[in-house]
Amino acid sequence: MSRATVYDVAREAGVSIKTVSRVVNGSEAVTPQTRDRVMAAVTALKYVPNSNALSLKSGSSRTVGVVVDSLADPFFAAIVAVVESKLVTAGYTVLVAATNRQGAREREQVIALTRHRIAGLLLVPASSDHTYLADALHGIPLVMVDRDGELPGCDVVRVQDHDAAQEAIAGMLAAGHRRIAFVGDSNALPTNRDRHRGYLDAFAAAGVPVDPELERWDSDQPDAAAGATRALLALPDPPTAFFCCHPRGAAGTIRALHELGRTDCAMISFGDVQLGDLLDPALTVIDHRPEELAEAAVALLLRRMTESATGEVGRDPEQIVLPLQLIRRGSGELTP
Amino acid sequence: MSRATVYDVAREAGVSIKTVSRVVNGSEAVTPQTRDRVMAAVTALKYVPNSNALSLKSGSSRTVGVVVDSLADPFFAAIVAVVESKLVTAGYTVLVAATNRQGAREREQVIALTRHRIAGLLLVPASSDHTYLADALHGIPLVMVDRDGELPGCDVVRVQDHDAAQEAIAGMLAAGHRRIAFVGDSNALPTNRDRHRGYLDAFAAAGVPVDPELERWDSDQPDAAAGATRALLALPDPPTAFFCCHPRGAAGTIRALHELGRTDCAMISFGDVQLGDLLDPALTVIDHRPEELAEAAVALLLRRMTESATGEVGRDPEQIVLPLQLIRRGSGELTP
DNA sequence: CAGGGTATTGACAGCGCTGTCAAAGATGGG
DNA sequence: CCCATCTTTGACAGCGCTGTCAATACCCTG
Repeated sequence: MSRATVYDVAREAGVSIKTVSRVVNGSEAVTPQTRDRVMAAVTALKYVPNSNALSLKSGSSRTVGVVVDSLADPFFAAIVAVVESKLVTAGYTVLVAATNRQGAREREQVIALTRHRIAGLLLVPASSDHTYLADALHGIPLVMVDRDGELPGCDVVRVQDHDAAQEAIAGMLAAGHRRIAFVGDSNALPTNRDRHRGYLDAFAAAGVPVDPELERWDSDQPDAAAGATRALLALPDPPTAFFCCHPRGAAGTIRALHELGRTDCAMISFGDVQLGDLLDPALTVIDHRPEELAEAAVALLLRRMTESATGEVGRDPEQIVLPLQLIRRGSGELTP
Repeated sequence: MSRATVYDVAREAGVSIKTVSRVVNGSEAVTPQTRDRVMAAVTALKYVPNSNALSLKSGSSRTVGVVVDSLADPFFAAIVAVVESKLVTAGYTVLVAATNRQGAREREQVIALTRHRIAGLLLVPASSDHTYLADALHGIPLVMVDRDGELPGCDVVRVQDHDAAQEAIAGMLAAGHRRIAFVGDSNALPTNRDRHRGYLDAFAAAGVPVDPELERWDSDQPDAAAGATRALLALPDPPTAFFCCHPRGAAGTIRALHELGRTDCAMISFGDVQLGDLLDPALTVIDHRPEELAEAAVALLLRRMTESATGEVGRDPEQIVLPLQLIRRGSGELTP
């Protein structure tokens, strides 16, 4: 009744368990006849190797952990999808975990993953303190994705947050906007701080003063962003343009503008929004490129895992920074 | 250098490995002093139990596999997010796998998961033949999600595909539409066939003849749906309304209608589309409720896993069918 | 046909953990 | 103060698998 093991297959095929192991793993020399007998037994008994036993032996399993803010968020969902696809091809299974941006949760989730002796970890940092990782991972290869965890010696794959934001804001300033709202997510995240610095630097470069009243850091959810947008528009000297730090916030800003009938307000979202091109005006966005981010991260992680397995001495930590592109669709090009 | 084991902790605390096991698992009686000594050693050595060893012993790991069409699709992403959240709370780790709707891939992925001796499986069926599951799962609890796998004796959590579609079409017929296009996904999926039957039954109930020329089964991607929409509109006697079987197809139909400036066409999407309420006209949808679907599926799976672990005899297979709601936002209520 | 290799196969330990059972220590009634 | 009872702790096997090393079978050369 229980699942077949190497012993069952060995008995069925009239060989030793070691030979079964050899055939199943396919590497070592085995006579064709023996191989056939074993394969027949494998098929007859529906033998499927127990990866737990394998992992126990080898000390690490062919699994990779992926920790993101939220699995439902389209940006992270796109990342997870690419990661799964690439890793399955490479013979790994993917364990997922969500942090909901809670630093404490990140740690719990990572430690839960280490129980499984994952071979590698892709982490979108949620915590500001990653010193626990050295002890928790104990040498397991780690690649930080999208955000810099500010852990010395750590591989990171991220995007040009600062430059893309600066370019977007510079365009709005060039179009004549002077009061551009910054609808920010959480300033605990380095990415958002980078985007904010891009915002500030664009103003500085244009010699336009910044009004701190137009900066909000509370809009990590659509509803909050909608509220922030309404509040900003209710100011005595309201903004004529909106820069949304995150597509989730952008959805709120879009909704608020839509409800108020404000099709005159310029707007740019950091990160694409589904169907944004069909809105009126069509949404100008900075394409966040989750797929490329994920591909680069997986490639780097696979390399690190190979190095780790072969005992090869790891090269210097990599900092891959992908360039971003502004997709001008209308809303960002409106003049005041 | 290597990771600490029970032996290391036992040595450090001056007790036997069994006592370490007892303290770590917290159930059996241990003197407070002993417990403290062991806990101190656990902390000092950063001991984290090896779940592979545990699983090898017990024969099954505290992991659950989730197999969906695509991890990037918002509908499945929402499901996976809820599943992860609930299962982590229950002490499980989640393994994900995508099928991309390829039946052969489903089998491969499921078998890959069984290597890990998962404790349960949530499966969105992609294959039409699930006879392999009996052998592959070998008693592992399984809950089919969203689609009926047509496997006798299997638990299923799905939605009222037929009724919701019929209601939507009935509304359009009542509004005076006589030519309603069916922009279908793949007719290999039972859900889509159910939705199609709902479509047909609504016509039959209204005594309106169906024109097979208005039925498309090739629109599983936005581009294909956009092409199908354009082709339908180019017919001599074009449809005045569109029923999209799937939000991915709906995105294409919306795009095609938008590009042609056809704000006069009625349209209903099966499954919600992000920002659909901000389009012009706002999109009428059948809310597919991925969160409720996932919650029901996880609850059922947890119950089955408990029954399975305690050797309790499983009750009859459950067929949970969630009712759906039509969200009228304008596009579905347009008259011809 | 013997000797020395090569190709193929097998016996066995041990990865980290917990269940079983037994031993040792603590407690208390007679 | 002794023995029965309960509590706490420990020794050991074994979960399924592969690495190590040894044994056997086979082949070729001289």
